[in-house]
Amino acid sequence: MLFTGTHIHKLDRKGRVSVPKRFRAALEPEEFAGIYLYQSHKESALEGCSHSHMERIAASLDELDMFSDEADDLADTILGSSHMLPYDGEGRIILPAELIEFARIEDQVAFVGRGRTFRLWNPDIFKPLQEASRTRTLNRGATLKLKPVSELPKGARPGAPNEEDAS
Amino acid sequence: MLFTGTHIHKLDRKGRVSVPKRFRAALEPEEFAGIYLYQSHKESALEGCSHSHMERIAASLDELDMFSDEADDLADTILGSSHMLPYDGEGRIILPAELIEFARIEDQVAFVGRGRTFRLWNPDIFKPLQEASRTRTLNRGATLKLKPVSELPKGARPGAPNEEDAS
DNA sequence: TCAAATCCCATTGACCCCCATCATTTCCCA
DNA sequence: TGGGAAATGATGGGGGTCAATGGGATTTGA
Repeated sequence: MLFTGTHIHKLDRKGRVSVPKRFRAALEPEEFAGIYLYQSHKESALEGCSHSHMERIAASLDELDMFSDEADDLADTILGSSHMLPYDGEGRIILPAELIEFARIEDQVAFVGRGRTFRLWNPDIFKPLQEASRTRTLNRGATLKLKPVSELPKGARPGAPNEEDAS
Repeated sequence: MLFTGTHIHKLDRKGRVSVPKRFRAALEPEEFAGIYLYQSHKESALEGCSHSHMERIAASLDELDMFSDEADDLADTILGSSHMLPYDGEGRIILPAELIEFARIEDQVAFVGRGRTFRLWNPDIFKPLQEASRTRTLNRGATLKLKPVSELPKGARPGAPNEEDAS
């Protein structure tokens, strides 16, 4: 269950777009056949996730003091503004006009994997940003400290056939 | 069982409003075909929930000292002022005049999902507040610490590990 | 007996199902 | 290893269905 790679698909004139097969496969065992989308806080993009991830967010909010301002704000921003989008028979979703407008999407949509979640962009906006973050990363010489295998959840360990980044 | 998204429906001149299909579906397995509403203690909104959630509130009140002022107040505000509203044949409820007035609802009602519960608003009042929530969340750099999957309630977990990926 | 709540039916427009086509990729076999 | 065939994913579009809404008729309860 990992979203990887960038996939560009077409938004048709009915407002539909195919969810990449790879992403659908990653979501396969979900009870709800579809995805959730909500507006990104920082970017002109849409955040996407699975039903169980949304359940996780809700459960985590339950942990915060039920009456705290912070929980309120997060509930309004994430749960209140999210869209539950079921697939049609061909694995497409309908992008609500509100989200199309927010992400300034025109006739193409880029699905960008981010591990447990993914993002939707107007490809023309995403591309330069991606280049920029790439060079920043290189200049910084950033390194990622990997978690020991022993701390990984079962099923995510090497040995079992692992998907490869479709870069 | 998750309430998500914002759904704006019309209040007709008989005081009826359709409960969003998605919300009704989330409540499906409930014994009582309808919803509970009570006045929010912080906002000019109505809090909504299922029968079983109301049971949960009652149970939580039991835990508080039975004669404490706090328990008294909560019992009055929540249990005492809650309305049990059954659906009509088309999945609508009748919004009691008292609640319409409290939430300053006019001809439209926004159903806003908050995970285990939801809220009803006058859309014109809610919208700017939601915007404010967004910017606060952004400025605060709020991050939500996600609960480990292992602590999630049953049925909220991601599907069994995927042995094969459509390579 | 009147008012309010519930039932019932009609309308409409958005959404979803279905199928047809096109473009790739994969597979198979020479 | 190359070429062709088959499978699969992406795209386009028509039309039926159902959720949301409006309003009349009937029942209920004070």
